[in-house]
Amino acid sequence: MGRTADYSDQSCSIAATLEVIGDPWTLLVIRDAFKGISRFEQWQERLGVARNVLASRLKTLVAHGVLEARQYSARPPRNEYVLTQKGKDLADVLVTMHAWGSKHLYGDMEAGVVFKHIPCGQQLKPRVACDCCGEIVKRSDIEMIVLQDRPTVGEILSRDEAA
Amino acid sequence: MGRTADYSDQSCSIAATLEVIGDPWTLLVIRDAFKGISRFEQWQERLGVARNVLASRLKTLVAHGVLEARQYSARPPRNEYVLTQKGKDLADVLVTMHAWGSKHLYGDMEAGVVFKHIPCGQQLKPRVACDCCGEIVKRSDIEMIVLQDRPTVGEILSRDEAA
DNA sequence: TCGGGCGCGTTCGTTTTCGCAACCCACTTG
DNA sequence: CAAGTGGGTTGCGAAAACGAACGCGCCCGA
Repeated sequence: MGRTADYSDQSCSIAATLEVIGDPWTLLVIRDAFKGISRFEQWQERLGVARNVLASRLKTLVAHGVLEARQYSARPPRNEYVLTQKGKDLADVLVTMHAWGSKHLYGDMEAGVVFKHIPCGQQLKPRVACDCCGEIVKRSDIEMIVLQDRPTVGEILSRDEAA
Repeated sequence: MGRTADYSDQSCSIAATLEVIGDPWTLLVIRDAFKGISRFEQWQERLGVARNVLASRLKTLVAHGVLEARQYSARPPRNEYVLTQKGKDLADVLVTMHAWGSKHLYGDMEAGVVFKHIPCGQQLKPRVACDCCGEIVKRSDIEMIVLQDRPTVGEILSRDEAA
């Protein structure tokens, strides 16, 4: 393609998030990171993704601070990649996406990967709750508000490219 | 390739979900659908996406039952596209992605789009709760389990292409 | 009645990026 | 010292995305 597709003239944290994790394969890389995968070769084998693409994805995830490259061998230089706090916070996104696919695509059948909620021992069916009042959020309780003159995705993301 | 990238040999509802909403622009189309956008021209203008790409995205979203095409003029045939139940259920995904971007990219600054939780009147900070026991889910409470011999993404999605 | 404009796409030629396979480099092991 | 391994980089088509132009049916004003 080209996927020159950048959303950088918008001002929306959904669009910004997509700039970071919206590339093909990226979210699956992160999913496997949650499973404990941390080395190039493991991702490559499990996903079957092209090596150059994988290298590029890991690089941008590190640049955005989702993964941290940790050198475990000095010479030859060998990295492993582990989730940062920022990366671990993507769990919510994975969980809700999993729930949607599970319900609407797999028809509540169990797919090859499931989440378990350890405290209650059941398979996790996530519901979104409001942190402020603690209530479960129904869809009709949500209003989307559009504000004017907020910083664009481009402005936001150019900062951590400076690093 | 051009993104022949298909995850169809995997068995994972996250991968399956990505097959449906993982294309560039698709999630932003859905975001705008939540804002009330329902016509081709409106999406095109707001997103600046190429018209053929937009047409293709709308078509596959309809094919997957996320949007419903509703003809509002017989001649010339004119469609509008509205979210189905399946589509509306993606709200959770949008909300969690929004929260992540808001926290980690915008640094809790307000971006151009925010969600409001109507019952309590506050800006929505979503937390994931377990439907079974009602508790807020902490990251350490989640275990990812890999099962064997489950239907692949390809098998699952080929069904509603038959429609 | 003629022209222009709108709404909704489709077509066409051009870029980008992906997938694949091959290659490379620095060790390690036999 | 040859073969192997982990972690990438390089080069070549092919498939998608891009953008601009075109089509088409209708409506409106002159």
